[in-house]
Amino acid sequence: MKTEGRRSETGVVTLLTWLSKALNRRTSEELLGMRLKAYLALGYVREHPGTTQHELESAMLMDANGVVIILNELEALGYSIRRRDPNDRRRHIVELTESGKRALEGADKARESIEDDVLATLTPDERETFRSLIQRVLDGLMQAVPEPRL
Amino acid sequence: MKTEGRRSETGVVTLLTWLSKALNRRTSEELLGMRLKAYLALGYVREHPGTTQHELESAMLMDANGVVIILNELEALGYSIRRRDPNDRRRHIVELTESGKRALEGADKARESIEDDVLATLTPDERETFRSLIQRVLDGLMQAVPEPRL
DNA sequence: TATTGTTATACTCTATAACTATA
DNA sequence: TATAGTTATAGAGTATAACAATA
Repeated sequence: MKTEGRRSETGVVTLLTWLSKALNRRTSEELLGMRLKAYLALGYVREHPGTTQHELESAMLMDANGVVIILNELEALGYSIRRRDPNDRRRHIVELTESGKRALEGADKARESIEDDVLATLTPDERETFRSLIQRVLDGLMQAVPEPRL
Repeated sequence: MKTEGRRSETGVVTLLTWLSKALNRRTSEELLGMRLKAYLALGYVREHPGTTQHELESAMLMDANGVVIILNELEALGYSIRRRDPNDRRRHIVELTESGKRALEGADKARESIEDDVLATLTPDERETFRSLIQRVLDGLMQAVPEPRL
């Protein structure tokens, strides 16, 4: 990627695109024990108990179809279950199984190890700064326009 | 995406994956005047004159096939040309056309405008910090293992 | 024989629309 | 009629391997 020799101002969009691609290459399915998407979805469900599929759609920036595919996959693995919302029987509430919680914790460890590797050039302080900056950018984006073009 | 209500330590891998996805949604083809991939490739060629396709492969984290597809696209638009390397006639050297340079400059402006929008929540100082942190992480990654798993 | 680039092919992902059930 | 979820299908994107030209 040879970014060191770059003239001066490679855009943040460009840099982030590359970084994300490099991250995806390292975050392999073997390490996580599941696909990255499944890990992200499972993590979201853990932080937001009682989530519906509709909420997952907007939260994960996926379409309804994609959510179904991921949940089918997670259920096949025994990591999550869908049950009907008694208050509105059109809705499905997504919940983690015990097995799913354990798998998620294992994947968390793998992710932390990947991050230690990826962020090796940063000091602990810089890592925290980096994390909080990304978080703030994300919060700003989500607050501004939840669904840019859909 | 609702990251504000999150427990505490959503991983950097997770945050970056979301951010990249949100960025892709905003960086539309109409705004850039070309696809994001084409823009990235064109930008790389500008910063690295005399690049071969093989170099583009590793630089852009693409396979040989993908490079061919992008270059076909760029040539069809009249933005770049391939010519044989006289020193090693197996190689193709990629160069920008005048039209390609102009298109790239236009895309740069669009990208800057997107970035202003995306990084709106950060102060100018924070933006520069953010940029340099990403840059350092990338440099570290590329230096450590140019091709993680290929 | 190894390397560079191309082509062909298959696989995955994403997006769209049609369908079912509930409201 | 509108919404939540599912299914089916088509298009784009990505990866694999076979191939041609050159070293």
